[in-house]
Amino acid sequence: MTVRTLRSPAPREALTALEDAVDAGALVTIHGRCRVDYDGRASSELGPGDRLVVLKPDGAALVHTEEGRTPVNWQPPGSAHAASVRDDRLRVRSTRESPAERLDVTFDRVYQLTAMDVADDSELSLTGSEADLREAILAEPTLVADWFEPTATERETDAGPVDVFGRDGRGRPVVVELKRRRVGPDAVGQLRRYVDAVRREEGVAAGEGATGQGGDDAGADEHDDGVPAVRGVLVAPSVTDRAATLLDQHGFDHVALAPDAATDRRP
Amino acid sequence: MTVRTLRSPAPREALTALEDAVDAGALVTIHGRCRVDYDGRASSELGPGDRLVVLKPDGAALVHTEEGRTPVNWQPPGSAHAASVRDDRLRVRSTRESPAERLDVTFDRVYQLTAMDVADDSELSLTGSEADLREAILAEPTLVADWFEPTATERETDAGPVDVFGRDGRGRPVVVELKRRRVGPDAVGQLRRYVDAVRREEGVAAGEGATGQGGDDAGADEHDDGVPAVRGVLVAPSVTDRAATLLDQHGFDHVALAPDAATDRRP
DNA sequence: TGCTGGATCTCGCCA
DNA sequence: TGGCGAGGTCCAGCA
Repeated sequence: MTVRTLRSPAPREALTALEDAVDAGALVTIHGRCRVDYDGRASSELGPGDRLVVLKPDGAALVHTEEGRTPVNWQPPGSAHAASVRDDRLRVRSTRESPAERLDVTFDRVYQLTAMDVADDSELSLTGSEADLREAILAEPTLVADWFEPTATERETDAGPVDVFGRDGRGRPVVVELKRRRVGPDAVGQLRRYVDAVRREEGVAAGEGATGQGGDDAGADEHDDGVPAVRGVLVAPSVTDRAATLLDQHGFDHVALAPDAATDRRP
Repeated sequence: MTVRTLRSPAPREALTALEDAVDAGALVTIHGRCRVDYDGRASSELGPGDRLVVLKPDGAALVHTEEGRTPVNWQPPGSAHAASVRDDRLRVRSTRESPAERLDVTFDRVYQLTAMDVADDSELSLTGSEADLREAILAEPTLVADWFEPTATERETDAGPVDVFGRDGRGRPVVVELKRRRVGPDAVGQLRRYVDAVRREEGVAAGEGATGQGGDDAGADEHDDGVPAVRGVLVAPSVTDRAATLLDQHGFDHVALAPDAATDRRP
């Protein structure tokens, strides 16, 4: 492991070190006073200030201020870093194509330039994701309902892939949408698209069986037990009021379940 | 401006410097070999490797590997940083409540510890956002259609706020959803929720006037000119095939318009 | 504080 | 390469 550091380098000195470090595939961090100019999917300008600039060997570039988790400016991985000296100032330019984007960082002063040769073989292991929730449900389908029988994951429909697809005790199709956290209206919209698609597949005309209660379409092609021909289930720890209203309007069920609780309750 | 740097400090030396820097409200960056343990909304573990750790005075903490724009682990602003020495290793712990989250970074080695006192008065100015698209349309409504007359922005409905609301030449309500970039099915779902809400307000039962062409609900309460009683317009540079199909199913219009082009075409 | 939706979202997966 | 949806998304604005 090597860390090379320059303190208050002159622009040309910084330039040489930076170019060497980038060529060597090092992780470069620059503490300095700079301006930032970005043009690409959008355009932005940022006046002078003290910031931390990070250049990664995979092409990512980050400009961090003293605030926020998100960089104030950046360039995604795959970009190309280049440096130059203009008007006695170090300028770092990061560019990419498709989409065409350019990030210019011009330093009034470089306080410190550090290059680290990185060795990192470890990979992140994470639990509590939607995938964990899905595995728990496949291992124990009664977590969704005692009548639920899953038949497929990522089942394709015209509207996209359904998280978990299955049948209820009477053989009706069941569309299950999973969310690892509390959900809002967007998740219900997603479930709705999938249920609509399956209804079309099954030859159920959307809305044709409306029970007439003020725009309620919950009864679309209901069977004699008042349950829609295609059932929609949203599995999430909780839902917002607006999401609950939408679920009700469309006759969908909500099953309150969080990834960690689901994993704990597996047999 | 002050940048203080320690090269290969002993754990206790690093601890003192780190605590002083955090107390002083400095931006701290640590180059080192570390392990990371996270528990909160999810849980994760990361084995040893060389990384860049950033501690911000607003409470944000970032752990960056040599890859990616996104930190491999982090803590959002508002967290509290604390440091200690365990088993002759420097450990940085960042915690927050609501939600309860904890991030532990344990250093096998600290290559370099830097503290920068940051002065930054500049704010980012950005153009090309959805807000810019909205302003351009309000200044020149014919960008949407020659019959469009906007009456409100962020107009509240049961389903949430409509980006731009207005009327067509015949006085029919028009719901306009804006997107700064190419959109998929989710944007159509969003537009659909708003249009449904306005139809309920206007006393139009959803789907009651279905023309019966295979699940098509585009004709919901059509007027004699074949246009729905409440119009939906999606303004975006372009749409995916699936989104186009959904727009067609619901009888919504797509107006191809990008923020920069819209701003350029303003009078 | 919680809800809602935007974002230069990023990122991974898959056709 | 583009479409699609997840994400410990983050973040601002507003009730």
